[in-house]
Amino acid sequence: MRADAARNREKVLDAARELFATQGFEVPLDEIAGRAGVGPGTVYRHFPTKQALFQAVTETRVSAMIASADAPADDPRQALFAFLTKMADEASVKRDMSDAITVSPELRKSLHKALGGLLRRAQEAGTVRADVTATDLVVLMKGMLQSMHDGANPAVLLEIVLKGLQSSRNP
Amino acid sequence: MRADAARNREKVLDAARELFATQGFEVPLDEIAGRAGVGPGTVYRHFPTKQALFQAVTETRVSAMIASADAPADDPRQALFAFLTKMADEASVKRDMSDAITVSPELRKSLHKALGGLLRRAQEAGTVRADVTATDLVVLMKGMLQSMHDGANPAVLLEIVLKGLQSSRNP
DNA sequence: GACGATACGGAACGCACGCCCCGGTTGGCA
DNA sequence: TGCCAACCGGGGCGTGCGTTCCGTATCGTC
Repeated sequence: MRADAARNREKVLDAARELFATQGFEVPLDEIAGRAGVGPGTVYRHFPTKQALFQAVTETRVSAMIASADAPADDPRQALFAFLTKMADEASVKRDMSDAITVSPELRKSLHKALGGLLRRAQEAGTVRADVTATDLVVLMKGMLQSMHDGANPAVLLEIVLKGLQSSRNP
Repeated sequence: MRADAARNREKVLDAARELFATQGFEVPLDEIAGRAGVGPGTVYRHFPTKQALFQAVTETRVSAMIASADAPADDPRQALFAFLTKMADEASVKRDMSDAITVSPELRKSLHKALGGLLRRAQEAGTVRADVTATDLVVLMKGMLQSMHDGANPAVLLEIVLKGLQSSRNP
């Protein structure tokens, strides 16, 4: 790959990281190109589609988050809650976190799987209500993460959800 | 108003009620017109904008819901929870309920006000956590209502939110 | 039954956006 | 330094949708 190509690729990624984070997936691709100081054609030379660019930007962060979910878990409920907290923290600052669930089926599946494991263990321990499914959790989080960009207090929202998830027998 | 005009107005409203309910606000206006058996121009003769049509459809239902919030409230927490349950029930069947909060500033304000009153009374009674604002609640509900159309279990979602809202001192 | 006002339908406009094409330019190797 | 392949920029295409315009049809009155 030529030197200027590599340079432009990085410029595009930088611009995309910033604009996806502040405006979410619906930011026009031309705006990303403009921010990067290149034409739209250049973006498409490096990424076949807008989705692919988005995925390249978010995949790293999501994967890192998910990897941290496999950490040692003496308290399964704490492990699940810590993960949800991490998601919320990320989403309260970067707007693309919530879009990732909607836009990229791969990322959604990864999250579903990771949450499913954490959820199952916590439910087996009896500390999280048993009638919640992984799908419920993914979807609920998506809604909550989106809500954070509408003037709500992220910390309060998270506390509400965490408390609501606890098993009735363990208040 | 001419007889055929009134008839067409009703046909448009009927079609809009059905399609907004099943597909939400993003249903193309041409589809509503087609469903009503009229041209797009006819829709615009009766409603100045797509938003106005949407509001005409949802306003009635939302107002009715809000009116029921002023019912006698011996238990403020129960009053609030009953209202939230009503919202959730409505949204689990009709997709336009959640869009109303986003699309129509008027409806959003009405809801905000109604929820604010219910919330304040419940908080004064000490049965709902004191750090939640009306805005938090509106936004949280919006997210939850939207989540109901993504494969989650509406009843479970609602229970989680209701439990999460309770004051820590009243489990 | 004729006439004017009212309403209708659907073609057309404007706009936004994802995506592609092509003439010109630039980088790296011989 | 010269040449070719790789790359760039941005104008342009196709699409979907909200909205408008206007020739035609219909209603209701005299």
